[in-house]
Amino acid sequence: MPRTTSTIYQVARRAGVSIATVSRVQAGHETVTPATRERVRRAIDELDYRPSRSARQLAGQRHDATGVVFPDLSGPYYSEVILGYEEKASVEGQGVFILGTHGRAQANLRVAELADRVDGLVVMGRTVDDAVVERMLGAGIPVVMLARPPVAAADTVRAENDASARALTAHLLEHGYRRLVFLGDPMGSPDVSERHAGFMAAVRAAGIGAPEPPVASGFREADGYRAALHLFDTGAPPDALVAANDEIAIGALRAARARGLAVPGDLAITGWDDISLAEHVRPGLTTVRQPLRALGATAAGLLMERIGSHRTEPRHVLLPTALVVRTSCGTHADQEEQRP
Amino acid sequence: MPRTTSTIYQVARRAGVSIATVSRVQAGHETVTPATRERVRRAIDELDYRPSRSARQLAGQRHDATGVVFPDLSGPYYSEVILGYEEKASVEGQGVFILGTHGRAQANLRVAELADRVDGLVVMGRTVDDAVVERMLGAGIPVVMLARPPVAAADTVRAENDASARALTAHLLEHGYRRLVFLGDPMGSPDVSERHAGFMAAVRAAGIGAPEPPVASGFREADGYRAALHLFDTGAPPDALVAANDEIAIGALRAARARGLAVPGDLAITGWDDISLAEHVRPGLTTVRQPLRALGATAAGLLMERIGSHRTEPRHVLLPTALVVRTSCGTHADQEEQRP
DNA sequence: TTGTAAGCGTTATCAT
DNA sequence: ATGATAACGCTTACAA
Repeated sequence: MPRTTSTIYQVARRAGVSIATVSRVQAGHETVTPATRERVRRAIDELDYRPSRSARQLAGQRHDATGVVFPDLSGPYYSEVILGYEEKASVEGQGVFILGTHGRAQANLRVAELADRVDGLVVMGRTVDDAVVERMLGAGIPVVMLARPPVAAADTVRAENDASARALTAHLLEHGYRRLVFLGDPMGSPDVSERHAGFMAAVRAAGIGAPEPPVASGFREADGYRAALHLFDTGAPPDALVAANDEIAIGALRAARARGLAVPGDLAITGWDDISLAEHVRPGLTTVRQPLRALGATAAGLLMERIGSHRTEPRHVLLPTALVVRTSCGTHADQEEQRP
Repeated sequence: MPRTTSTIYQVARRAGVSIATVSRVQAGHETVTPATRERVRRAIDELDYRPSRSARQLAGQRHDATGVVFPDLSGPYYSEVILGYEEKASVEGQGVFILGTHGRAQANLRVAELADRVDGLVVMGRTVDDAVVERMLGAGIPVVMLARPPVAAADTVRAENDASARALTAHLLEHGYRRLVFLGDPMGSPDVSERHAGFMAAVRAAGIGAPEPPVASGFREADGYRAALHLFDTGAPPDALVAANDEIAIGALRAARARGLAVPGDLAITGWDDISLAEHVRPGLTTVRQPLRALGATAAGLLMERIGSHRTEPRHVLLPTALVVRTSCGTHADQEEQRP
């Protein structure tokens, strides 16, 4: 198949200059006479010339592209973060690769391959092993970790978890709830681990005896439903459930309904993330809002700044979250929405 | 900054062969003696050699990457489709670029740039002008259109709209609703246009007089809310609303509540897409389910098959949708979920 | 200010 | 079966 786009040689010939001059014009160098610049520009236009990306990459040792690695795209969390990332990166002329690991064993390999075609990478959550991240950093590829504790010299971007979890838990305690149980797997993700830690700290600070152990749950509604049901059917019933995310909380809401428990009368339930469902569900779900797009955009900013500046000391950014109080956590007036 | 990865030259030297042989081994050619193959393999391992993507692209005239162009990632629709695409493409070793146009004027330019770094492109909905698509096809870049009518020789993947819209509308008519109004902008997207056409056909077929004109609405809940409110407050009230998507329908649901209209008693409301909210909202929203991931995966399959085979005649795939009947459309038993 | 030429790291076509 | 070597299309010293 013949190449259909024109090359720098054709432009040079047409403009009566060398390819170096074309390259300079095209790169916006100041050292070109206005007259020749004009001739070259015209030739470029006439031939509809756009430099070959591959050649430029090979010669210039850079890709003008970055990548985002995520576990899975379902649910609003990842897609919003990625959207925030894409919007920022793509405005700056960077291509954006996406790679889902889907919990596959090949994930590490795939990420390493991706690293070969980008100038930098954002790694979300627990998608790849620390060793892989370290190897990439060692190879000179900037890495920003999103929602994951610092690894080596990588930058990190996270949303505040600990303080919000404490505030949320304190709020429940103020309402008189006493047997609080955390629903979610603290080992499953750094975020959940921090939320659980904040929860524990608040319960301990209340001096109401030892906190209950957490009840593990996957991240999906069905997981929360099962976990809550199991909790209701065994041992002493809790009077408040702090779920690791909104899906789990909504599953728990359904489980409570299935067991005839009134929320928030018999049982308070809270979530995390403030997905759109949280507002629509009855009763409205008290939760914590994360700045999803800002997480992505911040990661993009950090990455590009690092690529551009050859900065070497890692930076760590913590974005604020907001408690969203609705009705599932106690006897509030039924507020349709919280306006801070 | 020194290059940290090894090159084909270093491997060749170490294995005591020429770079051509390394290239052959690496490409799996059969013409290499097992003995030398083994030596080369070892050298590759020892040096942790991975061929430079840029060099390979430049020499081989291909990118091993494709791109998806979408208008915006918010809402479950696009992210699910893209996830389906990514999953399929990435398993086949193809890199996946994403590009959101966000309704910007620069969209056409951005897409053209993206076209320079991929072997093929998926274009969703009305993100770029037909002329741009035609130019890309002319330049030999395969394009698959998703949820958009055929353009030139591009492949297309779509979900069934017309028949489902007819079935949905017929269902409402059977329940005795007579003043049906379509909520959404048929000019706004090909999908909506088809849904509206199906709606009109069904109403006409019922022989109950001329159909009402559609009431335009954006795609978001707030848009649906406003549009429905306006409809309620002016002219003769409708007794059934067929919304172009679930968000609009849910907005209409809220508007009905705001005006004291009972759903489905005074007013039936239906949506489209079966987003997770549709099931949770009260009353449960009757809607049409699209195979979102399958749309993405099908587009990926078509694109890669076309890239691999140099196929030239366009293919058009229509994926089936499913009517999901809940309670918002009439006096059904309140089914928690539909299991076909 | 502009041109020459040496890379960049592959693939692929010849020879041998 | 293997080795030279010419593309591939650009960037960037270095010269002029």
